[in-house]
Amino acid sequence: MNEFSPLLQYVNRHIQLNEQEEEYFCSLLRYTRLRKKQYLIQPDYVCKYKSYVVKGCLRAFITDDKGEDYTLQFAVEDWWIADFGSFINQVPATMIVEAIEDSELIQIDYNAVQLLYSQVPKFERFFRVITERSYVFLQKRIISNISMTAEEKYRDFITRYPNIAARVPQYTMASYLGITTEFLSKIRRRLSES
Amino acid sequence: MNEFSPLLQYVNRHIQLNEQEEEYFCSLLRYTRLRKKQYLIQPDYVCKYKSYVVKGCLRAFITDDKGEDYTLQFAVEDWWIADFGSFINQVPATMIVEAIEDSELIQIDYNAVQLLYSQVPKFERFFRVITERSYVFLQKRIISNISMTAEEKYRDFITRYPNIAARVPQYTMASYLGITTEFLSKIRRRLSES
DNA sequence: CGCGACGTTGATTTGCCTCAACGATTGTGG
DNA sequence: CCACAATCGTTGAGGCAAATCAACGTCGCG
Repeated sequence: MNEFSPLLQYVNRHIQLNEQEEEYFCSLLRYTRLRKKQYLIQPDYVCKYKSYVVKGCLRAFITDDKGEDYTLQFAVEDWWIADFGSFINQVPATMIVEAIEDSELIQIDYNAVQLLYSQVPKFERFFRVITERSYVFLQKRIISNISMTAEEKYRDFITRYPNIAARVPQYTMASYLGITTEFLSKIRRRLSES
Repeated sequence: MNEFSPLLQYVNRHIQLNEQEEEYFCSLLRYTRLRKKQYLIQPDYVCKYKSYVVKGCLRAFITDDKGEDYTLQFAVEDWWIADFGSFINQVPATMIVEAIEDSELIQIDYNAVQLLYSQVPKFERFFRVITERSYVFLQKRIISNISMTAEEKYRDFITRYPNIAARVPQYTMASYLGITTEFLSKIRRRLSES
């Protein structure tokens, strides 16, 4: 029982680790705290860590030349977050990952993950399975992006992720859905009036 | 040297197989031909196979109640295609996968993949790496979905995938970009006039 | 207390869709 | 091998969903 136990439980839902493997795994982890509005990842820095959220809420987004931002992902308890493109190729990040609330994370760095793969190959399976799910998740998001109206996307989001919808600022939700905050506000009024 | 060698080469770019492993792998594969317009996957049937494209061109799409279709993916030589959500959970498919050209595929079924994971764990790594890349690919697509105008998405698509753009019917490209075929046609005119 | 971040509201504009009609191209059966 | 139908792409008129712009309320925090 230690500070890494939330992640150990999560891992054990997918693969079985013996005590020795658990210890080894834990030796590769680190615990990080982040205050609201702090950045976990910034553009041009290589994303060194995959982070598992123990507590709190974060978002990954990019900004364009006009200063608009587009959020790619929210992460709350029991989710992973990273600039995945930057992480897997160890190239400079393009995303910002920012804490929406004070948050606590368990992190594993790139080299540790490679070590883990060679020392405890079960982790190949673990991350394969997780990534496969995330892939399917993104496919669904693409479908809603191209097939739904703004109102439908919003309704879909709040019914699918009520806990996230309740915790994040409205403008981040708008930037996740790909609409303006003004329009989201109008949608919300329309829905509350009916 | 056999009909599976294109896939073996592809696999060998990621992991090293000895002769015995190659043989075992090949014993799990099958070669399939598909004529233009034929379906590889249909809704309500479980997607049994992952298919590697040796030759040809296919698309995965869904249709909504209004008969609109939304294409999720194109696949040409050296790509994989499946209804991934259906495949990994072995639940009924929601997608249609259709041959755009006469095509040749190398397929591996779900049970074979599970066997492969247990007999040759290197394949865990292989599919992990591939899936990670696909994930990053989808993330980029989401960004263009929510950040670009139709014209920008179109230009982006034809510069990134000129070979695909040249091979697929316009209406499939429109349904990939999330716009109507009429509007795509107008964009094309606009671009050719300037 | 006052400023900045966040959300709301209304007026106006625009990107894209809808609908309808019409070429062009393909392919298929007689 | 032609004829005709189906499939695919184009064009234009009109309409709507969502963006833009601008102004204002409100809340939380330094």
